[in-house]
Amino acid sequence: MRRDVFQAIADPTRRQIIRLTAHESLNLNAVAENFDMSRPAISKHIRILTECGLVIVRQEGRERFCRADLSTLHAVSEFIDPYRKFWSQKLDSLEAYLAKDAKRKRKRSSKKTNRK
Amino acid sequence: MRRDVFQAIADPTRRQIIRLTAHESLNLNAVAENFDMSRPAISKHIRILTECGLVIVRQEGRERFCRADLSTLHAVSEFIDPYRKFWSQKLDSLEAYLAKDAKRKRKRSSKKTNRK
DNA sequence: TAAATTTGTAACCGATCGGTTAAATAATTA
DNA sequence: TAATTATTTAACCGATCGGTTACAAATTTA
Repeated sequence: MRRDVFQAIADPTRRQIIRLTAHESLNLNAVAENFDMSRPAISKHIRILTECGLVIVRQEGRERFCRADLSTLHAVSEFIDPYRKFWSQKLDSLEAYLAKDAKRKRKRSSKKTNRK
Repeated sequence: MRRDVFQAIADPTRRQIIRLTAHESLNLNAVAENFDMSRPAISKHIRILTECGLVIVRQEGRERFCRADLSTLHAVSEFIDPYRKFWSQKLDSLEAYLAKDAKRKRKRSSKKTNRK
């Protein structure tokens, strides 16, 4: 079953799972708590997300921790980037974001960050 | 029928239609020439694209000219932009693109462009 | 070992998807 | 007016989607 990142992000539940696991690993139950649907339904969504590389699962005992692999979104970026100029206001805000981000990057370059 | 831009771009044919009509208006036949499928199939895709605002149709006699409204993609941009830093190489190339685009914009600011 | 916890799998359901062919509609051309 | 052209609509099709419930499997805890 060929999975595609565009198809994966077409579903709002899956987009929310990506947001939830973007900055921390959550097991399936923790993900499911955020939705009004059964655990098997969430399990299926996570399977689709892993099949296209948008989420990575790490097994730990009987639990499975999910974490978004956001670099996979670059395929979407490649599609929309050539058209950025068509929403220039957003473009400006992105430029501002990039500038801020570059600044932050320089600031942190000496300190070492600890992430689990 | 609630149409959503994420669902609209999930299909590769529709993404191609967006690319084709990004910089020129094409009537349905001209769009269909690019695909190995029937005109009614293309007509349905265009309908989905127009329903979520990704394509605008201008009737001219018996022909209908399609043109992408790329600003609608900002919704997708809002979803992925917070994660840009996770594919930094691409981020760098975007920065380069933005710089080049800004330069080009300045260059053209005096000449007037004619577009139909 | 027995019970509880976490998760996946199987079978099912109705709705939607992406395509088809055939026919209808509307505008243009001969 | 008749024929041609551009397109949409209708009806249909099999496949996939997004959910459910029931059950199985594996790990941890009592």
